[in-house]
Amino acid sequence: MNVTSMDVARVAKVSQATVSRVLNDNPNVSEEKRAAVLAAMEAVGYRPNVLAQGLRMRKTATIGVVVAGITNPFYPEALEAVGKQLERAGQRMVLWDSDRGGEEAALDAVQQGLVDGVIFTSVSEGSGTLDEALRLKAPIVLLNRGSINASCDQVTSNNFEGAAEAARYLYQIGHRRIGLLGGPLAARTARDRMDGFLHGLRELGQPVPDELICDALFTHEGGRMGVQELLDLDDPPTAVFCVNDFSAFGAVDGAREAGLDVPLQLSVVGYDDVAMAAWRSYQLTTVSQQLDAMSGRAVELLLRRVGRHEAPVRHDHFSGALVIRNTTAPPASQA
Amino acid sequence: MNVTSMDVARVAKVSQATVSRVLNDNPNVSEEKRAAVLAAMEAVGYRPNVLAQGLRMRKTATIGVVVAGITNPFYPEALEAVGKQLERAGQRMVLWDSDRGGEEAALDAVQQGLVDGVIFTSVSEGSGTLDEALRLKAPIVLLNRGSINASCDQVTSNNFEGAAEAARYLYQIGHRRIGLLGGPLAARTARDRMDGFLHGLRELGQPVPDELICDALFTHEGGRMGVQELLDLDDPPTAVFCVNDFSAFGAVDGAREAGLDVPLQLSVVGYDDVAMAAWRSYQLTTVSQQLDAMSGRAVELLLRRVGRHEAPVRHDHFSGALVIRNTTAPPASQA
DNA sequence: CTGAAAGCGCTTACAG
DNA sequence: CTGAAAGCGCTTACAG
Repeated sequence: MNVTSMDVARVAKVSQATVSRVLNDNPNVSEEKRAAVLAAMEAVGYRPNVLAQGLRMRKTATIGVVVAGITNPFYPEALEAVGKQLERAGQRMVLWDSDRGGEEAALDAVQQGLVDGVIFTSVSEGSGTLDEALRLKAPIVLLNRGSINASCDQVTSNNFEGAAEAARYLYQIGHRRIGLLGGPLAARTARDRMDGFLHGLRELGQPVPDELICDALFTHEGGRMGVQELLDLDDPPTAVFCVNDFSAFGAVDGAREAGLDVPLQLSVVGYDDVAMAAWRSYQLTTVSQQLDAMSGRAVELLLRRVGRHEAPVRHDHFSGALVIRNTTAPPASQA
Repeated sequence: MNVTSMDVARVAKVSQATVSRVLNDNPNVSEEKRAAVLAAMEAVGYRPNVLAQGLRMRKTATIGVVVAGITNPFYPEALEAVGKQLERAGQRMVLWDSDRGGEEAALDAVQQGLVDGVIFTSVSEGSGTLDEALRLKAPIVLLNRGSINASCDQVTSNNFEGAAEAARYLYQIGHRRIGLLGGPLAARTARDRMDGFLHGLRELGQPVPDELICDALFTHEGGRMGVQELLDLDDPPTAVFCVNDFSAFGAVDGAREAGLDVPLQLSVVGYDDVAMAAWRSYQLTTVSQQLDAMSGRAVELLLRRVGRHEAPVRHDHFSGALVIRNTTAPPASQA
């Protein structure tokens, strides 16, 4: 903030332009001058002012990321994956949480030139501001949270198919009364998983009655309350599919609180395959997502768009895989 | 990035300076002009360029935060707490992970004027770069990770005392052979908790033999490996204190994998009181930190320092509290 | 190869 | 109250 390229120029006895040239690896600098500049930089402890560079170059080498509730264990993993890619690409990351107005803030930031682009891992469907930013050609990609309306790059799991597979699996091991713990309908991810699950069961001639469908809000507490509601039914389900792992942990915990054994008295399946899912105390059956590959793609698409805005819109799907662990078993009646 | 204050000036038929004045709520603007400018801004969809403002004002309203392994459930909670405070103060947050060179990067960023200050929730003791940044008056505060050497604002829990209390509690309910699952010695937090624990037991005439001390690396996997090592001893401990919750979950899981009942055959206590600690499947006995208060203080200290660099250095301590749940019980021999 | 100069988009004394 | 102008720290044509 203190020593500028001008100072360096002074001690190196060259023009400020030359300092800038060596900074930018411009070949048009003689070896002597380059050496002198490098030495001077070292001597005075020069750090280029990133703001000034950004103002001049119209880019900042920083990318915004918005998550929805960082306390959901899915997000730290997503941030780690995205962060790794961003770091590799020499980009910084600024973080927003949509639980605290992050969506708007991020959109503002791209338009203010503070970040070169943003990755949304959460979008409220039909937000006018997103559409507007897109119209203004702001580089934006949606990761793990698609949107039908928005015409921008999107990378998602095949949530519908993954959930359908989970449905088939539960049916196949003998369950006939299966509950669904859904997520916020504003989230396309939640809707796709719910739809896929419902579809899978319907195809097997096993439609899910309304009483077996609860909203678990994507959270542990939601999952916990959700199962308890289901368990209070006159004819409770023998298995429950949760729209994400976070709420599935809640469902397992809720069932255990009610004194049930998981999976012997209730099977639970989640979605995401977060690291915790493999922990001994849960060993959750779930659907895994290719988070690293997805994050890599998202960063790649975004950076491409930061370069040339006119690239055609892409929508990439990655497949998921059912990971069978120990929260699922045939229903007690069959055991 | 496109429409500038010049454009606004043009349509409002005023000078660019006047546009800037209304932007900055300068009282010296007539009501008519102000209205005209506001209308023009609206009409052209103006967003001030934050980079230019930052360059001029020498501040950016963004704060850097560095965490050590965002996958540790403590960090999302810390980020949420810090983020809430930052948001309230109108500051943005850029995030770095020290697992991927974030410490250096953040230090660079303050000096490049990219962020106004940085909150470290992780510092490698004796990093020369930190000292250098401090000498250059960079606004820096250490949150939850003190350092004896660094002369900068620090806000920490009273880790030594909290750990000593955990030790006393285990002794008091009857344990005499107690293991310690430590963390990286480079982290002052880990050292203080280890020291406090060891001290507490020593005072009770119950020094901990070396064979009962393992490093659990602050991670789930570390905790899991750590207990297994302890459990393989000829005379295994009946209780174990873990230096953070993340590794304590691992310890519980490791014990369960070994077929032990927690707490009947092994008591486990953690540190942090992360949300998960209260979940049914763990119900971990642990030491809570006043994370919200600590985060608030850290932000406050940092912002104060961003304003006037010469404020005297402060080092604030917050007390912790033992939270007794269900991973602790008297040893089997006494039950 | 190198320097003087313009300009990125703002803010803020400085004169009216 | 208001405008013209300087300057924040860079990059990059433009002339040599």
